[in-house]
Amino acid sequence: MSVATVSRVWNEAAFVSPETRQRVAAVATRLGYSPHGAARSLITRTTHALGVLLPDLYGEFFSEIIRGIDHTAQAAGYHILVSSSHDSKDEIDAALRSMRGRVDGMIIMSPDLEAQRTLHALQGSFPVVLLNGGAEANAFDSITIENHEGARAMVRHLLARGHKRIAMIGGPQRNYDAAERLRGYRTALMESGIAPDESLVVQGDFSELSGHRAVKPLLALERRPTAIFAANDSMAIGALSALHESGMRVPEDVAVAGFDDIPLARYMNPQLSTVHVDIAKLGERAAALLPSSLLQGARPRQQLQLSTTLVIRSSCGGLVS
Amino acid sequence: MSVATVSRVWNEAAFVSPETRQRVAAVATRLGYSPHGAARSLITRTTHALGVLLPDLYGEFFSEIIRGIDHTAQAAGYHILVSSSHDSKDEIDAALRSMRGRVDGMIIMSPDLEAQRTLHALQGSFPVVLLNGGAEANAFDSITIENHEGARAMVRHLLARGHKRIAMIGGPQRNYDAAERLRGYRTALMESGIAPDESLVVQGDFSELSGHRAVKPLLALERRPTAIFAANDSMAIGALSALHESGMRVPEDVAVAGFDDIPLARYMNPQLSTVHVDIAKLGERAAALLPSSLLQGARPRQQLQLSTTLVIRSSCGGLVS
DNA sequence: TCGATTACTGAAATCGTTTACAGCGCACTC
DNA sequence: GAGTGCGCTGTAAACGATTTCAGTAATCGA
Repeated sequence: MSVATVSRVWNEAAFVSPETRQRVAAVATRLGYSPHGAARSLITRTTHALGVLLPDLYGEFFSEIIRGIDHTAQAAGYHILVSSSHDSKDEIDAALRSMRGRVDGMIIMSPDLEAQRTLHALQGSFPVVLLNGGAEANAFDSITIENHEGARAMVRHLLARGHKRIAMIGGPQRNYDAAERLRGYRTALMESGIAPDESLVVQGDFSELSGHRAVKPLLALERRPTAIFAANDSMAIGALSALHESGMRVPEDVAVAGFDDIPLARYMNPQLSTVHVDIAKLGERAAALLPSSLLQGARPRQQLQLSTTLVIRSSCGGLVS
Repeated sequence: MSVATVSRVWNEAAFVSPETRQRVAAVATRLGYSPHGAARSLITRTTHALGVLLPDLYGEFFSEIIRGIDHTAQAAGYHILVSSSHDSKDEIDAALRSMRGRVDGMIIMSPDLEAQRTLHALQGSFPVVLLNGGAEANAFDSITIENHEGARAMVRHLLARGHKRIAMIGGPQRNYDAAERLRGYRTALMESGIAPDESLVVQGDFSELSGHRAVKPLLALERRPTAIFAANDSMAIGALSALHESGMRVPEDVAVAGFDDIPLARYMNPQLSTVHVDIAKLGERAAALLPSSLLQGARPRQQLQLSTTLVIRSSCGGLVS
């Protein structure tokens, strides 16, 4: 029998007599045959794969993102092709090129503000969803976290608890999310009429280690902060461990809060107060945008914002009474 | 100019005059051209992608595995195609089929002992590396963790600290790693002449929640355990938080130990004692095996064992004095 | 000046599918 | 009994690259 018939059997399409169907299926299992993905992609012009470009893979944040993406992608019959550690323009370029013809669309998380300019060239050539994009976000489908609002809310909560000197451990320079969270912190302070004190802002890089390191200079200050707000949970966790090592009690001596609400935040001791972000959903939404844009073709660009909620646990002293 | 020339330019091969090379490059950038992955794969019979099949994506363990795989894969010029939540035989079958012609080889982690039989059929048809495989491991290249030795060492340490009633929170049923760790626990007890007490063994499923839940029945026992050994860190963390909630002090009232040494173990309070596994290296090694087997063709199968080391922190009371 | 060599470029086959189109037998209708 | 339609199957042209082979122009040696 001919290849055409086999193809028809495999796609369960058109008119194939039950008996040929049988025969083909039998032979296929006997030979362990399964169709060749690349060949199919070539002619059908669809790969059933989604490209995912991430700056890094370390930590629960990215793990959750991938899990979210994979979850909806898999449900829609897509696989995901992962590529990480792309900060610079050239790396992103290379990754994008190497993915052409291998994926139907891409989810790109490139919080580095510099690197975003690269993306500009992409416009329209390819279905793209931007995760946490900055300036370029509105040139594509995009999803961003309510960074500013979330940070503002958390700092307001700390203020409401009576804290006057609130330190911030910021994220990497040139990182969009980090910048927005810092802005939220400043907004809240300004709104309550507190003069900004730049010695209270220490720069980190979103890693636990950097959170750990940030504590020492803060404790060395003449007028110590009574609360520390970290731009993400990993750094908050690092800070917690550093505070513990220096014999400070949390929240009695220093209150601590983070951002993201990674799964482990609630298992810390004391449990970590944080700004909850449904990280997995961030990934899910992103993955959901792609197939829809593939099917519907040109449609208005969607800009989604993922809302945040305050999760007050014991590390900042609990709810305001 | 012809497609052949363009191809030659792109692959930097053969004799192309510098000026044509120039012209082609210029036009390529002007048109934003980049070669079509599927088409290349079809003729070159190589995809520069590695398939990764995981049972789940939740938690730092898998995150680290992926990170390790991606790290060496990327260095070798490979991307990774991820597919998760494959427990049953049929799911694994489907995933394998859908990856044919899309990847050059696969890394499969299928700790479920049942599902392993599916893999048997794969033999030789495809470069495969098994992660934490059980019975089928020696039919493929494989890497396993020294589960038995690691668990045994940790339990011996607890015994050396004077603990007589050591509880174990086990992993999922039918899971290879979990079974081996439980076996190591039993070996250590037997070696020190302690009669096994099955009421001290609670089953979990590797999740934090299950670790949390496992604590209650243990505390309800007439003769409470003085130490709890969890089959992985996530469950140990869950247990820590449950113990804290019930007002138990760690390590004074109950010592706690885990397995895996996920990055956050040392940031817990108290810091979690655990059996260190270089999880990322597990992934790296796996990824390193594949390209080598692709290049060298038939070579003797390799069975690697990843060694473990004891990391004693404060959650079990520190080093034996 | 002519053949041989060299350096480059183009034509065409190939990879393994999908799919439009054509062909073929058979039943049905008038 | 011829024409029509239907149900099924095979032929062949794509898809977009790589690669072999052949062809052409320039250079060189004799």
